[in-house]
Amino acid sequence: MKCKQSEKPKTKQKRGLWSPDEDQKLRDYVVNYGHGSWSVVPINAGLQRNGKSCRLRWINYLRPGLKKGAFSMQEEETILALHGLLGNKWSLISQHLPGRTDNEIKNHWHSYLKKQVSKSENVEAKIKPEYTNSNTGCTESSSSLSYMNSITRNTSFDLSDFTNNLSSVTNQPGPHAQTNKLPKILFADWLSLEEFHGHESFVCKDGISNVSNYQDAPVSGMISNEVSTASSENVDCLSNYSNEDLFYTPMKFDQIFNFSVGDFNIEDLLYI
DNA sequence: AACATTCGCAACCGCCTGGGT
DNA sequence: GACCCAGGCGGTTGCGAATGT
Repeated sequence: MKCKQSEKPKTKQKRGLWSPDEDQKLRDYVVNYGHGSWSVVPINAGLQRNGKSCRLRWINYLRPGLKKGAFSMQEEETILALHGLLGNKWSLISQHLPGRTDNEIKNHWHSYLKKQVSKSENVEAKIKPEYTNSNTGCTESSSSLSYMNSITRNTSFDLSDFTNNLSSVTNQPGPHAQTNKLPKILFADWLSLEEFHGHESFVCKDGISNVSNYQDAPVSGMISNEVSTASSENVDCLSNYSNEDLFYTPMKFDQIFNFSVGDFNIEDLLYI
């Protein structure tokens, strides 16, 4: 299907809320011709908008498959956990929430989830003094770990269910299962493999030093080493962790979400 | 009822990045 | 390498609705 061609707009561009008529024009055009170059979409679709505005409207509102309505508890848990690890990487986070846009997630964070986190941190601060990472000097309340802890407190996750499942796999009780300390684990679907490529600073406990080999590693797999030296912004958020803190597991996030084991150590994961 | 404040959401702005020339 | 342009992203703003006083 061939897109119509046209020249640059000469009329003043409209701003503000989109009318149903404008939505219809944009939808019709993109469905029939695809967007191709967004800069020509408004011209060819007969809209007095700029390309960026059209793109945003399509992505955030008109695109098929968008989920409308309130966020489910599971979605909120996912956002909180991913935000704890990735920071304000809304587009990355949205990749793990089908049908949700980065803008929607960002809005929900600023209007609701951020407050939930700070509330739980206040409660935490009253219960115990802050933990300071000896390697980074960062306090726990400013790290992703605190977010993960807050998630655990705020959900209905049943620790005994998890440890029972663990036991069924291992034929032995989960280690230190009755305490409530989170291990620091990267789940397979939290960070894309691409984000690790080229970061040879990541090494495995069993000596596999090439990140690209991580899929072949045992579950105990990857222990981060010198994470703070990684150049990618996407892993900067990990710099709060020391070498001994961070583990990678190819398990899927929702398989053991909120997994909580006291006195966690790497061997504990070997048989999961 | 009137006004003020807060909330939720859509949209805009400015910056960054990557591709093309 | 420098420049331009489009796309993508995160931060911020604006505004109507909801809620509080």
